[in-house]
Amino acid sequence: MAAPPHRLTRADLPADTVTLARWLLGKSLVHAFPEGRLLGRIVETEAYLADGQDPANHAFRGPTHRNQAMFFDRGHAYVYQAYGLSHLLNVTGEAPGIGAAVLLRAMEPLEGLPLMAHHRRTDRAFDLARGPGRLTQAMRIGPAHNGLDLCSETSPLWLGTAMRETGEIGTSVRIGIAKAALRPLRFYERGSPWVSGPGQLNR
DNA sequence: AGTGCGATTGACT
DNA sequence: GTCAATCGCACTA
Repeated sequence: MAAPPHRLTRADLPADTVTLARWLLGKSLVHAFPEGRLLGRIVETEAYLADGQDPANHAFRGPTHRNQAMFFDRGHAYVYQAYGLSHLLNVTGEAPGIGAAVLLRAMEPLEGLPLMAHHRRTDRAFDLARGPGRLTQAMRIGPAHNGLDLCSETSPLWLGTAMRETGEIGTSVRIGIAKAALRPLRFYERGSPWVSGPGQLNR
């Protein structure tokens, strides 16, 4: 049933950030180690756009030291630290020099659950990767991955094909932001018990 | 050099 | 449901 995922190439990725954010739902995120691998199914994303109307985008005011990876070609990792504690993983979504990305907010854990539970210090499956900071903690993703090309053939961290069909996609406002708060740029698999966010936003 | 503020989480009532 | 921790960054001066 569950077809093993294979690596997505840059050519596979839609060249538009909103399209990418929706398209990534159901796809696999894989982190390979000598001892084995961690794998999950992406169920929730948010888009941060370079259309000049999105002040919530870290790249809104142009390149800085922190956001330089956002300006890489699509399919690169942008990792940054939020609130002094959580590391958040984004996938860049535009051509070089543009500055837009998709935040990965939640994942359905599929392989390596005992190791994820160890990283997260909890055995509760629903708490492993529900939330952007929890997702990176479970997957052992950190600042060292900032700027990594997720589409390179040798990257230990990579995006993979879907292991099963993706359900209906829901749309809502993004979570936890004050600027451009009304833009409908959050996407999730409807009915998935693995998504974060208040229930009201998950219908 | 100082300051205000988060793309969050976990603990607690 | 509420709320504080925590610190790097961007902005002001």
